[in-house]
Amino acid sequence: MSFTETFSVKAFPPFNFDLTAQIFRSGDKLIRTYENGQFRQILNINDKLAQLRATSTGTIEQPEINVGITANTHFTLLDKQKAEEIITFIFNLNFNLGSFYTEVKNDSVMQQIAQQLYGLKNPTTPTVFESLVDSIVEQQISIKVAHTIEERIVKKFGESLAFNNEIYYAYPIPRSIASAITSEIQSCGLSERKAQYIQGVAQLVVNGELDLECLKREEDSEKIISVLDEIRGIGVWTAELTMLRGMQKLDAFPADDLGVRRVISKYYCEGKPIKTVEAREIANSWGKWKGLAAFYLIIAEAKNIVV
DNA sequence: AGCCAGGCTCTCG
DNA sequence: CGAGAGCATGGC
Repeated sequence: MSFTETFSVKAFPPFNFDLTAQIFRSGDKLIRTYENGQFRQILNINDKLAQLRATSTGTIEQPEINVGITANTHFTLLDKQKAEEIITFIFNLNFNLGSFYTEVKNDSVMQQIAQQLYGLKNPTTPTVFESLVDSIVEQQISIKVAHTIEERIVKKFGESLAFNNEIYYAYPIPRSIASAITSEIQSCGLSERKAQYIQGVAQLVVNGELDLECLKREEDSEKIISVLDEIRGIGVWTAELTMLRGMQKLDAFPADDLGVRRVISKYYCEGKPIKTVEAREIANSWGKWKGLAAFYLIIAEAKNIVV
């Protein structure tokens, strides 16, 4: 027996749903995907495991998303509200891209890229925990390797939901990683160190010593970095990436990031290697949207956009 | 076949 | 203190 609810959500224009959801195209279909115009993911909605589906029913200037949620139990009004909150967060629907476009209009490179990627919003993980763990996984190793490892972690520790003869997985909750045997985490392909870092973070969350969802509401980005940086296994790079992908802190700018430095070099320095300081100097002109600008550059490169 | 990849900690000197 | 080794794995 399954229960389904549908509702529609509006977004602050401009918003290009298709362009934004395409980011998820290459993912593992059993975890999260975007195909044939539909975004799908298993989510924890008020402790109920549910599949969420989203399709666009509007336009870029009048965006509207149709959302369907399905679970084995009945949904309450609160569940529907929570689902709406989550989908709004995942696609940063309430954000006004116009303020970013205005800020960078004097930067001809960024302005052209923004024009080509008009309506692209930055996807965000439903929980901060998810982006923090992923960021630790991604330390030092290549993105492709990291993604493989991340998928293994989800399938090993995430709750599953059978649906249409397939088993789908939600991102693991902190408790299931906190209570695991460390070597089980490591066996996903991590170093012993990283397995310890990840488990350590999960234990801090479970013990109530680290409230990531509360930290998300902190206004001062430097404060967030310093709190996260205290934790074993987390440096400035990991903190900034987490803030950008899990907290919608669009001013967080991971200048140490190899990929970020590469795209800045490509679009601003004719491909010659640049240092962290030089990356920061260029990023200064993007004001409080440094991180979002970096995201635009990375997507531009992936789409072979030439300016 | 190596070598390197969206870092961080720990250990030396 | 600052520099340097060590880490796991997959892709090139």
